[in-house]
Amino acid sequence: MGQKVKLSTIAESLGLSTATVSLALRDSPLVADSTRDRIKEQARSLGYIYNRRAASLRTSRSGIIGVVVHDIMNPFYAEILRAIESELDRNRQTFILSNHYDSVEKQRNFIETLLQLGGDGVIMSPAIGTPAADLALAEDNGLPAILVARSVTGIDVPTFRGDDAYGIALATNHLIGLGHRTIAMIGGTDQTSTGRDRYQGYVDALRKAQIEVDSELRIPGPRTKQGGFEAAVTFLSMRQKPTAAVCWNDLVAIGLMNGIARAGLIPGKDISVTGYDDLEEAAIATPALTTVWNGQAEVGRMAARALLDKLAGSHAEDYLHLIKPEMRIRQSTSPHKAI
Amino acid sequence: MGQKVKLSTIAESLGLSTATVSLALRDSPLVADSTRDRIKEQARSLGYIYNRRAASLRTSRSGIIGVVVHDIMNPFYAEILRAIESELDRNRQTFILSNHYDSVEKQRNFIETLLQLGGDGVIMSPAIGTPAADLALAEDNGLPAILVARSVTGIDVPTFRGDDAYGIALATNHLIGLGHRTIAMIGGTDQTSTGRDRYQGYVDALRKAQIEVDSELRIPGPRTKQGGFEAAVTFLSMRQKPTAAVCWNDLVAIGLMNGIARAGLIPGKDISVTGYDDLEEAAIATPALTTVWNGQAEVGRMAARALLDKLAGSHAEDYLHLIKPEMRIRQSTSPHKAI
DNA sequence: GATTTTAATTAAACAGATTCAACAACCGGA
DNA sequence: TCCGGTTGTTGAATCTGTTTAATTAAAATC
Repeated sequence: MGQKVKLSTIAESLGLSTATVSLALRDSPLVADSTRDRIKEQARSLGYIYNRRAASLRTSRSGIIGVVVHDIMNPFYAEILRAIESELDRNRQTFILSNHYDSVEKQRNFIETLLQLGGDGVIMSPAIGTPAADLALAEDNGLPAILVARSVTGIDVPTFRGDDAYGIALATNHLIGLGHRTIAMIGGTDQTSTGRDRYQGYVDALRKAQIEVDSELRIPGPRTKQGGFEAAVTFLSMRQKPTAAVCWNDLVAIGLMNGIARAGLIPGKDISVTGYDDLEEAAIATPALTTVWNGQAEVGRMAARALLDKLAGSHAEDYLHLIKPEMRIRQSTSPHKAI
Repeated sequence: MGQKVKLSTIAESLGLSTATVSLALRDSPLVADSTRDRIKEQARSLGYIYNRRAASLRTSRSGIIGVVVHDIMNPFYAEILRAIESELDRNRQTFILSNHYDSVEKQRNFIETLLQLGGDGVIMSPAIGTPAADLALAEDNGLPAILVARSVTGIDVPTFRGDDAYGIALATNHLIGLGHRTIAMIGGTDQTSTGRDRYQGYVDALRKAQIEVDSELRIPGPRTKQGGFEAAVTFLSMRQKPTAAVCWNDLVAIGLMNGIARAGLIPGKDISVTGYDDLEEAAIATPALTTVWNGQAEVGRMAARALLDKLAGSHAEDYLHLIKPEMRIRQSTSPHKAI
């Protein structure tokens, strides 16, 4: 592989200066058309590779954007990522992706790496317990941050997420409307703002319908299929015999339905189940899952857009952007069977 | 945010040269212990951020490794990625992730970006139709490549994947052993080496059992749940009435089972279904899916290891590494019911 | 006390692009 | 012929660390 081809290689081979070559390759109007064409042709034939780190050292713009979420394997985040990806791609930004698995330390490492690489910005779904200081670290060093799906208190950073309390209330009301009175809430934690909002939405909806809230009906747990699957045992052995379940998300709901089916009951008929997020998978689950659309694609798209705008110099004054969830009614819920 | 803190800021504040500071921060034995401690302390208190692009400009080692697969949302790749991530993480490498969605062009763009950023290496599951030249582009410019899950002909690049023909034969033989004679093969394409290998494995197993191969029993299609779900219609309306299906992967199998259930039949009893990959999800599907373990975690781990070793200077002579698949028998397959 | 070793520090070149003030060449007009 | 105005090109500084040969200071040896 001979010597590395750089600007000066091209410049020398054509008897020009590196300044001209640099300008020509970036389509500067300062360079004569004929010169530009010759330079570009030469660059191609020499197999020139643009050295971005040299350039960004000078310009302090790297074209790199960091994205960090709890777990990219989780379809909920994956759908957000997909939207972010397509928006960033359109704008020729490279993105560096990472999971933090809710480790604040791993997340901080990621931010530091990004700072070292001279990232232009970061989009994150913050780890549980993220201190405002970690976001300040980024912002203070010229790395603007945008949050998705979760909030952090103590610092004003643009945040895009669904209106959780409202969304869970939609699901709960739907079940109440079908005649259910003993409704469990499955999965998730109460340690995040999301968790508290969702529980609150559930509680408020029950109260409004004059149904007593029984904390035993709350079964926290992992937000995964496995979590829902395992929760089925607890769920089915409760004294109060719930006839319906509001699940933290679609994964938990699908897992729970599998668990219910494994126990010989028919989900959607014997037990009504609602999900949350409206993943692609919800529509093809058996039975098709009644769930709440949570606008992942919207969230991702808007977050990416917001970051790009910020980098372009625009200055938004609003911080919290709540997407209004919508009900998607399918076959996993049905009217309460009078006994 | 005041002025940016750089090596010279620290150097001046302590009355030292940047050379000393640079050496001290990297724990060079050339610097006196007491000096090193003072420098590190000062760096911390000034909030110094190491500028990797400046450094890598000089050292031509960026600590960046690229990973590109068909689709990170697909659990099969996600499981490989998880393993790659943990291996690279342990070795403090940053990785840049991308989907190529089987677009050779998108994949080439990714390689170019990585070259521009001075990436140290790339792990890829090549897009369908990847020309050897694209891999040569990487290798020739000092970007060693490692392939996972798929092969590319015409160039010798270390490749880690499962033994597809063998694995599908396992599944097919399992069904034959249960008495099935009319066995369909659902999903996937014949345009990849993987596709051809898998079809071959299926055909060979049938031939060995003296079962006639009927090409109408081959239903190619998307390698997704949706794909399997939609294939159910075709599958159930076939003239030959297959009693079992070998699916391209677990996703297709789960989709197919959902489709079968939707049509009122019981997957695992009326129709036997095998998956492929043994995703985490396979065990909790309803019915639990009989499938073929394909060693995603192994593949990912080994690939990352191979790249790290290569970067460390070791020289392996073997290129193709095939992982031997294993059968995982669960409830989605049962003996053929004599009519 | 003079000389040799060893240890600690540094000056300066370097990596590869960007940028801007300065300069050259050429134009038409006076 | 001289001049102001364009258009095109370039020299040199700059961005921030790394590295090596050279220098200085201190310690060891005779």
